[in-house]
Amino acid sequence: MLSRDQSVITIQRELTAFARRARAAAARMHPELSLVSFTLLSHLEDQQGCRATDLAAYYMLDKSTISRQIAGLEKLGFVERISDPDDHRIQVLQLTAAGTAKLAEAAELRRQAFHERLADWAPQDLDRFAEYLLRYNSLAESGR
Amino acid sequence: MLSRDQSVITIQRELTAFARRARAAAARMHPELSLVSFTLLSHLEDQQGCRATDLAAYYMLDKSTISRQIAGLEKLGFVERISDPDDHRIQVLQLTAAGTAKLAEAAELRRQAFHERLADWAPQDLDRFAEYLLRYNSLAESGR
DNA sequence: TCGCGGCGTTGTATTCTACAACCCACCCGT
DNA sequence: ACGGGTGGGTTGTAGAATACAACGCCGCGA
Repeated sequence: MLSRDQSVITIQRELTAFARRARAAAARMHPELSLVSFTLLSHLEDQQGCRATDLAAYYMLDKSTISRQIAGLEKLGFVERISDPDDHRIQVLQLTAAGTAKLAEAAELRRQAFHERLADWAPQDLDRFAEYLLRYNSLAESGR
Repeated sequence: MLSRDQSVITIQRELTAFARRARAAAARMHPELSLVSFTLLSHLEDQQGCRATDLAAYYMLDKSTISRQIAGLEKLGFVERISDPDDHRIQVLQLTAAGTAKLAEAAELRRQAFHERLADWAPQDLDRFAEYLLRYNSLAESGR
């Protein structure tokens, strides 16, 4: 077994390598939906709609970046803005039917790619890997 | 236990979420060394030097992107080019002493952050997590 | 009512990246 | 040995992503 330190270094290195590739991989898989756009749409689907500020905080992006990304997604017809009747400052962002469909399409492509890469993994290993990632990310969210 | 499909979906989602944050996280941790620069320097250290083309292939970046990144790192004094005497087309890229030091500094910051996040993991889990990531990435490299 | 704070947009500059065109050096077949 | 082909690298150009700052708008509390 690796030492604790060795394990941490490996985890750091391999996660970083993955991150470095993710952008280009997403671009090749579904050129219409960048990695950022994809994650924003996913978040909207998970959360059943949210504000731009929430997206900015969650993904550590500037609000201006989100504003422009959302503007692009709106122009594509994937997102719609719903003004909060109680507070006119707030716009709730929601997926349109087209956005939902597009997201499903991209997600399916990604899912297939992952399935292929993980084809020869034992079910138990997949399960544990998923569990570890969940655990890691949940820590990353709450902290820092 | 999760179904095979559920596990894959979770792995895809969590890896993607990590990737989306990695860039900004790196920028906050060590503003001088972007995520790309950091990974390039790391690769040079691991490989004890390599060609620009190798970096481009490994990280799925265009050779022009690598060329400019390396130019920047060279201007900063972190990388040097060594012409291959046998084949004049080839430049072997190597870390300088300053590059090694800078990389160590950034790596230490990252290592600390990861250690904190993984502080309460059992050694066995760390070991397995590291192993899974290695396995996943090695597949990603060879294929596609 | 006035001012402060939260939400979002717009102006501006920088950086990253891809694609294409190009140069130079090696290689191989004739 | 020469001429095309190939591989490695750089440069021109354009587009996208992003940050920071300034602003407008609205609501809320003193």
